[in-house]
Amino acid sequence: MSAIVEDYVRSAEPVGSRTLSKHDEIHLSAATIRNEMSDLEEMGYLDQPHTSAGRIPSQKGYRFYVDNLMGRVEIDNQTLSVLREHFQRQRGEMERLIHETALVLSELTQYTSIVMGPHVYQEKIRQIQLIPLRPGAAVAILVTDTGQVETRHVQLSEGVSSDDVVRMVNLLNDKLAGVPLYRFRSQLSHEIAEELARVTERYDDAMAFLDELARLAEARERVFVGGTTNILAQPEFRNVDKVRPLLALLERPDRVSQMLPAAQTPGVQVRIGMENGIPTLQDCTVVSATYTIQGVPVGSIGVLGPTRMNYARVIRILEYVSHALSDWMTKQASG
Amino acid sequence: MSAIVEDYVRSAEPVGSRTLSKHDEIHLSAATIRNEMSDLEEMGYLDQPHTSAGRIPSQKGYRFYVDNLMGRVEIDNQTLSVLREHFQRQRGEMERLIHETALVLSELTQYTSIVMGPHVYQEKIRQIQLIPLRPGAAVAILVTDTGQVETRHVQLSEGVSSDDVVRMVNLLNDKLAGVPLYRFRSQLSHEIAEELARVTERYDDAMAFLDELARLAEARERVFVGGTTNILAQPEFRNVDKVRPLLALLERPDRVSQMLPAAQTPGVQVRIGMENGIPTLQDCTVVSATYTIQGVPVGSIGVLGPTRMNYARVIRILEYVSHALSDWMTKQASG
DNA sequence: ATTAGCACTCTGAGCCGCCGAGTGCTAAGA
DNA sequence: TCTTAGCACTCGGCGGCTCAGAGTGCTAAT
Repeated sequence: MSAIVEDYVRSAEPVGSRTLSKHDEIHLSAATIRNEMSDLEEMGYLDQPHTSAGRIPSQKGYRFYVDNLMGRVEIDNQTLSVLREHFQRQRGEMERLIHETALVLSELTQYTSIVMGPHVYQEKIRQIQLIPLRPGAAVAILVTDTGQVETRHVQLSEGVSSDDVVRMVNLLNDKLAGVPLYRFRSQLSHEIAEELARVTERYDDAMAFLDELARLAEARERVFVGGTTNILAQPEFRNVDKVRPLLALLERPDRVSQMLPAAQTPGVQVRIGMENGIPTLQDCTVVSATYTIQGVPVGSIGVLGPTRMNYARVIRILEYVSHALSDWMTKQASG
Repeated sequence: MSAIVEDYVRSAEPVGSRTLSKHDEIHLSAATIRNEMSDLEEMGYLDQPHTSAGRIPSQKGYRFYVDNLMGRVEIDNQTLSVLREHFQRQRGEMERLIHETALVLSELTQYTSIVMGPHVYQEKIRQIQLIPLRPGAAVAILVTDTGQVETRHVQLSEGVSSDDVVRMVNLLNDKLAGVPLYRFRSQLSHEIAEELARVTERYDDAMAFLDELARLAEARERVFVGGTTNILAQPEFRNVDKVRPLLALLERPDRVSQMLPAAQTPGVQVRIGMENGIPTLQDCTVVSATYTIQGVPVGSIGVLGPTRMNYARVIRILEYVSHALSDWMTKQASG
């Protein structure tokens, strides 16, 4: 029975009893298999597109396969060398690594890849800059200790003197350097606000500015999607009406970020069909993993493909990538 | 005759003589029209999918229509109000404006929009920052007078003292503030290099750093694509095999930037089919325009649709958007 | 120059019937 | 009790067929 399900997943097309009985590993006759299949269908592991067609695994079937049957595979050498080369080539910018990792991932799996983060909550403030553009407008820049840069335009009221600005920024840097971003807000209101009032008489302006800065610290999630067009190669999406909603979804970063589970859960996650909680993804599976910096999860990577996907391989590759990413970033963060 | 071509473009499906003769504006019989059409086909303005089908305009036909027949339309009120609202809502960040403009454009036209730039060559340096991360690594930040921020990680050799860095950055800011980015490189080599040598004994390091900075100034073209999935709604792209190469093209920013003509040419450009010089776009038209800051062209916007597109409307909208963008940015730049 | 008429062409939709893969059931064998 | 062979049945897909409709080109008349 386990062999049967596994074979379904491998061949990935409606499979009939006869075809199956010809397989090497199976020494049962077609009739026996028919009985088994009939049982499995009754239990909900298989679906039948129509009476005289073979069976295909149901969502429940895939789930059972992933949880109980699927063996562990090794990454083939070619894939491995691509991955190694990718991570060795990178240096310096996280943003770029993230982006290119998405591309490599989609290339290797021939599915669509999604990469999120790293979100910066855990990172520490290295420096805050406020660069005046013209009266009343300035650019606020925040640099974290791993070299992420966040930018935001801020409005200042016109009367603020440049001395005030310098004092304010100096104070902020004194007080906030080394503070992790997730503490930014609380740190602000408790200690700094009062001192600020002492430094500048324009208290309201200062607070408005701090508010902007805080929003900067809660920077948007970065989302990259790679290999969108790969799904078009999948037979289940040869129909334009089927793919369109899916592609439309992938165009919207806010929706894409919902596809990956919260970055807390460790290990590789597999969400099959409806498990994703997004109707459009009912025929898709999202395999995802998180990556960490010094053990703290900061982002996730995922692969989006049809429910009929090569689970073992994708899962293995994601394990690899999430480890490699974590290593790389941890090394980066600790110099 | 002109009426005939115009009608083709409007109805946008293989058109037969009978259908055409029923149109209000045309008081000729089907037979007459057949003769005319036969002539037009001979001259290359029309194509015939097969003998007993109607005709469709050829690339040459569209070209003739755009150049000679097409009248000027006004933007309908609803569209106009969407556009007005869009440009009024925006404030502050160019990057964001550009991005959202792409979305609005694709929404309004129901085609795919492409927005490039603004490239920063014309902008002037407001400030340069070098923020050390750890020994040997730092983040270089360059802010222009319009508030664009460019970031780049740079390697420094470990022995550089922070004093050296401060001196160097100060010198650079003294010398380079107000210099337009396109003069960055020349300015560097002539005046500054020597002085730098006086300020720090680590001449080589300084030069390496400057090199990185210069690359920063030649920042990548920013490209946004909006409404990719809109093309899937077009009947000519209902076939997955037809769209795939197109979508694949749109996934690659380097290729997308080739789709828009160099930012020099003023006014609205129309490139029909093969005129794009990209085989994949042979059934597509790209309508594009540039936008300017204080009269200097700095980027372009475009709409990508099937050759059978609503030329008059798209052209008119692009005119509007390019003006509105230019105004917005010019206002932004001059405070 | 325009038009009506006519014979001709081609596509696409609908229908038919067949083939093959697959099924369920039953009865016999291990 | 599990397995297997045999058999009748079902159903989707494919090729072939016909037919209607839209469109054409040509000719002769206005």
